[in-house]
Amino acid sequence: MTKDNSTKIVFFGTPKFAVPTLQALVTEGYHVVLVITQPDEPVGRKQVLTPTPIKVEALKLNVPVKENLWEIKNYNADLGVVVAYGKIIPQAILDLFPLGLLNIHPSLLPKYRGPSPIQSAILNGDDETGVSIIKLDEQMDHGPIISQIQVPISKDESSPTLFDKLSVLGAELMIKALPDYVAGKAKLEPQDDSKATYCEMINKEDGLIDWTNSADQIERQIRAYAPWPGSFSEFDVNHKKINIKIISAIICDPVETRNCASLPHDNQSPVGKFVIKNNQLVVQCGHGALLIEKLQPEGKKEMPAQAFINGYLK
RNA sequence: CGCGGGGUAGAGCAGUUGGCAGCUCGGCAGGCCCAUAACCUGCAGGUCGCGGGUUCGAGUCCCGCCCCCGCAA
Repeated sequence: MTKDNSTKIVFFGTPKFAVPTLQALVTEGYHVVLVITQPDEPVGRKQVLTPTPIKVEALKLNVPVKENLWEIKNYNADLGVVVAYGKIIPQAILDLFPLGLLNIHPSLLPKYRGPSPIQSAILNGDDETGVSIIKLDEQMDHGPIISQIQVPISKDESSPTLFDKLSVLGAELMIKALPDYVAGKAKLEPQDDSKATYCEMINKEDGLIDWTNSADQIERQIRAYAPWPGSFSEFDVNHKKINIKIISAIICDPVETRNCASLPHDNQSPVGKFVIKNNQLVVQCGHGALLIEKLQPEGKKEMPAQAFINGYLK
Protein backbone atom coordinates (compact mmCIF):
# COMPACT_ATOMS: atom_id res chain seq x y z
CA MET A 1 0.00 0.00 0.00
CA THR A 2 1.35 3.36 -0.94
CA LYS A 3 1.07 5.72 1.91
CA ASP A 4 2.20 9.26 2.16
CA ASN A 5 2.81 9.88 5.81
CA SER A 6 3.75 13.46 5.17
CA THR A 7 0.14 14.34 4.31
CA LYS A 8 -1.34 16.07 7.32
CA ILE A 9 -4.98 15.20 7.75
CA VAL A 10 -7.66 16.91 9.81
CA PHE A 11 -10.62 14.67 10.61
CA PHE A 12 -14.12 16.09 11.04
CA GLY A 13 -16.71 13.81 12.60
CA THR A 14 -19.16 13.43 15.44
CA PRO A 15 -21.28 10.29 15.88
CA LYS A 16 -20.52 6.60 16.02
CA PHE A 17 -20.85 6.35 12.25
CA ALA A 18 -17.58 8.25 11.83
CA VAL A 19 -15.50 6.17 14.24
CA PRO A 20 -14.40 3.34 11.89
CA THR A 21 -12.96 5.84 9.43
CA LEU A 22 -10.96 7.67 12.08
CA GLN A 23 -9.67 4.34 13.39
CA ALA A 24 -8.74 3.17 9.91
CA LEU A 25 -6.86 6.33 9.08
CA VAL A 26 -4.74 6.13 12.20
CA THR A 27 -4.23 2.38 11.94
CA GLU A 28 -3.13 2.67 8.32
CA GLY A 29 -0.48 5.12 9.36
CA TYR A 30 -1.95 8.35 8.06
CA HIS A 31 -0.89 11.43 9.90
CA VAL A 32 -4.07 12.67 11.55
CA VAL A 33 -2.93 15.87 13.19
CA LEU A 34 -6.25 17.07 14.55
CA VAL A 35 -9.82 15.93 15.12
CA ILE A 36 -12.66 18.44 14.99
CA THR A 37 -15.92 17.40 16.61
CA GLN A 38 -19.03 18.91 18.14
CA PRO A 39 -19.05 20.10 21.78
CA ASP A 40 -20.02 17.70 24.53
CA GLU A 41 -23.77 17.60 24.95
CA PRO A 42 -26.12 16.66 27.72
CA VAL A 43 -27.40 13.22 26.85
CA GLY A 44 -30.04 10.81 28.05
CA ARG A 45 -32.63 11.04 30.77
CA LYS A 46 -30.20 12.37 33.29
CA GLN A 47 -28.75 14.95 30.92
CA VAL A 48 -25.22 13.84 31.63
CA LEU A 49 -22.66 15.90 29.74
CA THR A 50 -21.20 13.39 27.30
CA PRO A 51 -18.34 13.69 24.80
CA THR A 52 -19.06 12.64 21.21
CA PRO A 53 -18.03 9.12 20.15
CA ILE A 54 -15.36 10.67 17.93
CA LYS A 55 -13.91 12.64 20.82
CA VAL A 56 -13.69 9.48 22.90
CA GLU A 57 -11.97 7.62 20.08
CA ALA A 58 -9.56 10.45 19.31
CA LEU A 59 -8.44 10.64 22.90
CA LYS A 60 -7.89 6.89 22.84
CA LEU A 61 -5.74 7.30 19.73
CA ASN A 62 -3.84 10.22 21.19
CA VAL A 63 -4.98 12.67 18.55
CA PRO A 64 -5.66 16.24 19.65
CA VAL A 65 -9.37 17.15 19.71
CA LYS A 66 -10.79 20.63 19.18
CA GLU A 67 -14.26 22.04 18.76
CA ASN A 68 -13.26 25.38 17.34
CA LEU A 69 -12.77 25.18 13.57
CA TRP A 70 -10.25 28.02 13.52
CA GLU A 71 -7.76 25.93 15.46
CA ILE A 72 -7.02 24.31 12.11
CA LYS A 73 -4.91 27.32 11.18
CA ASN A 74 -2.27 26.19 13.65
CA TYR A 75 -1.78 22.79 12.08
CA ASN A 76 -0.79 23.44 8.46
CA ALA A 77 -3.01 20.62 7.32
CA ASP A 78 -3.04 19.37 3.73
CA LEU A 79 -6.26 17.40 3.60
CA GLY A 80 -9.58 17.22 5.40
CA VAL A 81 -11.68 14.09 5.88
CA VAL A 82 -15.31 14.72 6.81
CA VAL A 83 -17.60 11.96 8.07
CA ALA A 84 -20.94 12.98 9.60
CA TYR A 85 -19.56 16.11 11.19
CA GLY A 86 -23.02 17.54 11.74
CA LYS A 87 -22.49 21.11 10.64
CA ILE A 88 -21.79 23.02 7.47
CA ILE A 89 -18.12 23.90 7.28
CA PRO A 90 -17.65 27.51 6.15
CA GLN A 91 -15.87 28.21 2.91
CA ALA A 92 -13.11 30.09 4.67
CA ILE A 93 -12.21 26.88 6.46
CA LEU A 94 -12.37 24.78 3.31
CA ASP A 95 -9.87 27.16 1.76
CA LEU A 96 -7.29 26.25 4.38
CA PHE A 97 -6.74 22.78 2.82
CA PRO A 98 -4.47 22.64 -0.23
CA LEU A 99 -5.76 19.17 -1.14
CA GLY A 100 -9.37 19.97 -0.28
CA LEU A 101 -11.68 17.85 1.84
CA LEU A 102 -13.12 14.40 1.23
CA ASN A 103 -16.54 13.40 2.50
CA ILE A 104 -18.13 10.02 3.04
CA HIS A 105 -21.84 10.03 2.25
CA PRO A 106 -23.89 6.87 2.85
CA SER A 107 -25.86 6.80 -0.40
CA LEU A 108 -25.32 6.35 -4.11
CA LEU A 109 -24.96 10.02 -4.92
CA PRO A 110 -26.49 11.95 -6.54
CA LYS A 111 -29.35 10.01 -4.98
CA TYR A 112 -30.32 10.99 -1.42
CA ARG A 113 -28.37 14.14 -0.81
CA GLY A 114 -29.09 15.42 2.67
CA PRO A 115 -29.19 14.25 6.25
CA SER A 116 -31.15 10.96 6.21
CA PRO A 117 -29.97 8.89 3.23
CA ILE A 118 -29.90 5.55 5.03
CA GLN A 119 -33.40 5.84 6.43
CA SER A 120 -34.66 7.08 3.07
CA ALA A 121 -33.28 4.10 1.18
CA ILE A 122 -35.06 1.67 3.51
CA LEU A 123 -38.24 3.74 3.63
CA ASN A 124 -38.47 3.82 -0.14
CA GLY A 125 -37.93 0.08 -0.39
CA ASP A 126 -34.76 0.37 -2.49
CA ASP A 127 -33.00 -2.87 -3.40
CA GLU A 128 -29.62 -1.31 -2.93
CA THR A 129 -27.84 1.69 -1.57
CA GLY A 130 -24.18 2.42 -1.07
CA VAL A 131 -21.42 4.71 0.03
CA SER A 132 -19.92 7.58 -1.93
CA ILE A 133 -16.73 9.49 -1.39
CA ILE A 134 -16.86 12.96 -2.80
CA LYS A 135 -14.68 16.01 -2.77
CA LEU A 136 -16.42 18.74 -0.83
CA ASP A 137 -17.47 21.81 -2.71
CA GLU A 138 -19.61 24.78 -1.86
CA GLN A 139 -22.93 22.95 -2.20
CA MET A 140 -24.29 20.29 0.14
CA ASP A 141 -23.40 16.75 -1.00
CA HIS A 142 -22.72 18.08 -4.47
CA GLY A 143 -18.99 17.65 -5.14
CA PRO A 144 -17.42 15.27 -7.67
CA ILE A 145 -17.45 11.56 -6.90
CA ILE A 146 -14.11 9.90 -6.26
CA SER A 147 -15.29 6.46 -5.35
CA GLN A 148 -18.52 4.61 -4.84
CA ILE A 149 -19.67 1.17 -3.77
CA GLN A 150 -23.06 -0.55 -3.91
CA VAL A 151 -24.64 -2.48 -1.07
CA PRO A 152 -27.78 -4.61 -1.35
CA ILE A 153 -30.60 -3.93 1.09
CA SER A 154 -32.18 -7.10 2.39
CA LYS A 155 -35.89 -7.40 3.13
CA ASP A 156 -35.35 -7.24 6.86
CA GLU A 157 -32.66 -4.59 6.90
CA SER A 158 -33.20 -1.90 9.52
CA SER A 159 -31.45 1.39 10.01
CA PRO A 160 -29.09 0.33 12.80
CA THR A 161 -27.65 -2.62 10.88
CA LEU A 162 -27.34 -0.63 7.66
CA PHE A 163 -25.63 2.20 9.55
CA ASP A 164 -23.07 -0.24 10.86
CA LYS A 165 -22.42 -1.79 7.46
CA LEU A 166 -22.04 1.48 5.63
CA SER A 167 -19.95 2.91 8.40
CA VAL A 168 -17.37 0.14 7.97
CA LEU A 169 -17.57 0.13 4.18
CA GLY A 170 -17.08 3.88 4.11
CA ALA A 171 -13.89 3.51 6.12
CA GLU A 172 -12.58 0.80 3.79
CA LEU A 173 -13.47 2.80 0.72
CA MET A 174 -11.69 5.84 2.09
CA ILE A 175 -8.54 3.86 2.77
CA LYS A 176 -8.60 2.49 -0.78
CA ALA A 177 -9.23 5.86 -2.37
CA LEU A 178 -6.76 7.94 -0.43
CA PRO A 179 -3.43 6.91 -1.96
CA ASP A 180 -4.46 7.81 -5.51
CA TYR A 181 -6.15 10.96 -4.37
CA VAL A 182 -3.16 12.19 -2.43
CA ALA A 183 -0.94 11.34 -5.40
CA GLY A 184 -3.19 13.41 -7.64
CA LYS A 185 -4.17 10.37 -9.70
CA ALA A 186 -7.80 10.06 -8.65
CA LYS A 187 -10.59 10.53 -11.18
CA LEU A 188 -13.13 13.12 -10.16
CA GLU A 189 -16.53 12.30 -11.63
CA PRO A 190 -18.94 15.25 -11.48
CA GLN A 191 -22.40 14.34 -10.23
CA ASP A 192 -25.32 14.38 -12.63
CA ASP A 193 -27.37 17.09 -10.95
CA SER A 194 -30.43 16.26 -13.03
CA LYS A 195 -30.65 12.91 -11.20
CA ALA A 196 -30.18 14.35 -7.74
CA THR A 197 -32.76 13.58 -5.06
CA TYR A 198 -32.88 14.97 -1.57
CA CYS A 199 -33.89 13.69 1.84
CA GLU A 200 -34.99 15.71 4.83
CA MET A 201 -34.03 15.76 8.47
CA ILE A 202 -36.23 13.29 10.34
CA ASN A 203 -38.56 14.60 13.00
CA LYS A 204 -40.22 12.90 15.92
CA GLU A 205 -43.62 13.24 14.21
CA ASP A 206 -42.38 11.21 11.26
CA GLY A 207 -42.53 8.15 13.51
CA LEU A 208 -46.30 8.43 13.99
CA ILE A 209 -47.88 5.56 12.06
CA ASP A 210 -50.65 6.34 9.60
CA TRP A 211 -52.54 3.06 9.55
CA THR A 212 -54.36 4.00 6.37
CA ASN A 213 -51.09 3.47 4.56
CA SER A 214 -50.35 0.04 3.12
CA ALA A 215 -48.90 -2.67 5.34
CA ASP A 216 -45.97 -2.71 2.99
CA GLN A 217 -45.17 0.92 3.57
CA ILE A 218 -45.67 0.82 7.32
CA GLU A 219 -43.37 -2.19 7.63
CA ARG A 220 -40.65 -0.28 5.80
CA GLN A 221 -41.22 2.69 8.07
CA ILE A 222 -40.74 0.48 11.12
CA ARG A 223 -37.35 -0.68 9.82
CA ALA A 224 -36.29 2.75 8.60
CA TYR A 225 -37.08 4.75 11.72
CA ALA A 226 -35.53 2.35 14.22
CA PRO A 227 -34.28 3.15 16.76
CA TRP A 228 -35.17 6.83 16.46
CA PRO A 229 -37.77 8.20 16.22
CA GLY A 230 -39.28 4.70 16.14
CA SER A 231 -42.72 3.95 14.75
CA PHE A 232 -45.53 4.45 17.20
CA SER A 233 -49.24 4.88 17.53
CA GLU A 234 -51.91 5.29 20.18
CA PHE A 235 -53.95 2.19 20.98
CA ASP A 236 -57.02 1.51 23.07
CA VAL A 237 -56.06 -1.10 25.65
CA ASN A 238 -58.55 -1.98 28.38
CA HIS A 239 -60.28 1.38 27.92
CA LYS A 240 -57.03 3.26 28.31
CA LYS A 241 -55.19 4.99 25.55
CA ILE A 242 -51.54 4.12 25.57
CA ASN A 243 -48.77 5.02 23.21
CA ILE A 244 -47.08 1.97 21.78
CA LYS A 245 -43.96 1.70 19.71
CA ILE A 246 -43.95 -1.08 17.13
CA ILE A 247 -40.49 -2.62 17.16
CA SER A 248 -40.95 -5.20 14.43
CA ALA A 249 -43.73 -6.61 12.31
CA ILE A 250 -44.38 -8.94 9.41
CA ILE A 251 -46.55 -8.14 6.44
CA CYS A 252 -49.59 -10.41 6.40
CA ASP A 253 -49.74 -11.34 2.81
CA PRO A 254 -50.91 -14.73 1.58
CA VAL A 255 -47.99 -14.73 -0.83
CA GLU A 256 -45.53 -14.49 2.00
CA THR A 257 -44.76 -17.65 3.89
CA ARG A 258 -44.16 -17.79 7.66
CA ASN A 259 -46.98 -18.62 9.96
CA CYS A 260 -49.19 -15.77 8.88
CA ALA A 261 -50.06 -17.45 5.60
CA SER A 262 -53.28 -18.81 6.98
CA LEU A 263 -54.35 -15.61 8.67
CA PRO A 264 -57.56 -14.09 7.49
CA HIS A 265 -56.62 -10.73 6.03
CA ASP A 266 -60.14 -9.78 5.36
CA ASN A 267 -59.59 -6.05 4.98
CA GLN A 268 -62.63 -5.72 7.21
CA SER A 269 -61.08 -5.30 10.63
CA PRO A 270 -60.97 -1.73 11.90
CA VAL A 271 -57.86 0.00 10.65
CA GLY A 272 -55.21 0.72 13.25
CA LYS A 273 -56.63 -1.44 16.06
CA PHE A 274 -55.27 -4.56 17.71
CA VAL A 275 -56.99 -7.73 16.59
CA ILE A 276 -56.12 -11.19 17.82
CA LYS A 277 -56.30 -13.85 15.14
CA ASN A 278 -55.04 -17.38 15.64
CA ASN A 279 -53.54 -16.12 18.87
CA GLN A 280 -51.41 -13.59 17.03
CA LEU A 281 -51.44 -9.83 17.22
CA VAL A 282 -52.55 -8.22 14.00
CA VAL A 283 -53.31 -4.67 12.94
CA GLN A 284 -55.31 -3.95 9.84
CA CYS A 285 -53.78 -1.32 7.56
CA GLY A 286 -55.17 0.60 4.62
CA HIS A 287 -54.11 -2.25 2.41
CA GLY A 288 -53.08 -5.57 3.92
CA ALA A 289 -52.30 -6.08 7.57
CA LEU A 290 -49.31 -6.30 9.86
CA LEU A 291 -48.55 -9.13 12.23
CA ILE A 292 -46.84 -7.54 15.21
CA GLU A 293 -43.74 -9.37 16.45
CA LYS A 294 -42.30 -7.03 19.06
CA LEU A 295 -43.63 -3.87 20.60
CA GLN A 296 -43.07 -1.48 23.47
CA PRO A 297 -45.80 0.22 25.49
CA GLU A 298 -44.78 3.58 26.90
CA GLY A 299 -42.95 3.24 30.17
CA LYS A 300 -42.27 -0.44 29.53
CA LYS A 301 -39.48 -2.36 27.94
CA GLU A 302 -39.92 -3.87 24.54
CA MET A 303 -41.61 -7.26 24.56
CA PRO A 304 -42.75 -10.03 22.22
CA ALA A 305 -46.33 -9.69 20.97
CA GLN A 306 -47.21 -12.90 22.81
CA ALA A 307 -46.20 -11.39 26.14
CA PHE A 308 -48.24 -8.29 25.36
CA ILE A 309 -51.31 -10.40 24.67
CA ASN A 310 -50.87 -12.37 27.88
CA GLY A 311 -50.37 -9.37 30.06
CA TYR A 312 -52.65 -6.76 28.53
CA LEU A 313 -55.33 -8.31 26.39
CA LYS A 314 -56.63 -11.18 28.51
C1' C B 1 -32.24 19.11 41.07
C1' G B 2 -35.92 18.93 33.36
C1' C B 3 -41.17 16.14 33.28
C1' G B 4 -43.40 11.33 33.92
C1' G B 5 -44.39 5.65 34.35
C1' G B 6 -42.44 1.30 36.62
C1' G B 7 -39.46 -3.05 39.47
C1' U B 8 -44.57 -9.03 42.47
C1' A B 9 -43.07 -17.02 39.66
C1' G B 10 -39.25 -18.23 33.38
C1' A B 11 -42.44 -14.00 30.35
C1' G B 12 -46.43 -10.28 30.66
C1' C B 13 -49.72 -8.18 34.24
C1' A B 14 -53.49 -7.81 38.98
C1' G B 15 -53.14 -7.09 44.07
C1' U B 16 -59.30 -2.93 47.08
C1' U B 17 -59.41 0.62 53.84
C1' G B 18 -52.23 -2.95 55.90
C1' G B 19 -54.67 -9.40 57.36
C1' C B 20 -53.06 -16.88 54.04
C1' A B 21 -49.40 -13.59 47.18
C1' G B 22 -53.02 -14.02 42.49
C1' C B 23 -54.29 -14.06 36.79
C1' U B 24 -52.85 -15.26 31.59
C1' C B 25 -48.91 -17.55 28.97
C1' G B 26 -44.79 -20.77 29.34
C1' G B 27 -42.43 -25.33 31.98
C1' C B 28 -43.24 -30.42 34.04
C1' A B 29 -46.64 -34.85 34.71
C1' G B 30 -51.05 -37.16 33.25
C1' G B 31 -55.79 -37.32 30.33
C1' C B 32 -58.83 -36.62 25.83
C1' C B 33 -58.22 -36.92 20.48
C1' C B 34 -56.88 -39.44 13.84
C1' A B 35 -54.37 -35.08 15.40
C1' U B 36 -53.00 -30.15 17.44
C1' A B 37 -50.55 -24.20 18.95
C1' A B 38 -57.17 -26.40 21.03
C1' C B 39 -59.56 -28.78 25.59
C1' C B 40 -59.51 -31.31 30.81
C1' U B 41 -56.72 -32.71 35.56
C1' G B 42 -52.64 -32.14 38.61
C1' C B 43 -47.56 -30.31 39.90
C1' A B 44 -43.38 -27.27 40.24
C1' G B 45 -41.68 -22.40 40.32
C1' G B 46 -41.61 -16.04 44.87
C1' U B 47 -35.50 -13.06 49.27
C1' C B 48 -42.78 -8.99 46.25
C1' G B 49 -35.51 -4.41 43.31
C1' C B 50 -31.94 -3.26 47.90
C1' G B 51 -31.52 -1.20 53.01
C1' G B 52 -33.77 0.92 57.17
C1' G B 53 -38.42 2.56 59.85
C1' U B 54 -43.85 2.37 61.67
C1' U B 55 -46.99 -2.00 63.16
C1' C B 56 -49.40 -7.62 66.65
C1' G B 57 -48.88 -7.96 61.33
C1' A B 58 -46.09 -4.44 55.35
C1' G B 59 -46.27 -6.28 48.25
C1' U B 60 -49.40 -2.35 50.50
C1' C B 61 -47.67 3.26 54.87
C1' C B 62 -42.73 6.47 55.85
C1' C B 63 -37.27 7.53 54.75
C1' G B 64 -32.78 6.42 51.89
C1' C B 65 -30.44 3.85 47.72
C1' C B 66 -30.05 0.88 43.05
C1' C B 67 -32.03 -0.35 38.33
C1' C B 68 -35.45 -0.15 33.90
C1' C B 69 -38.55 2.60 30.64
C1' G B 70 -41.69 6.94 28.03
C1' C B 71 -41.13 12.35 26.89
C1' A B 72 -37.32 15.74 26.28
C1' A B 73 -32.46 14.76 20.81
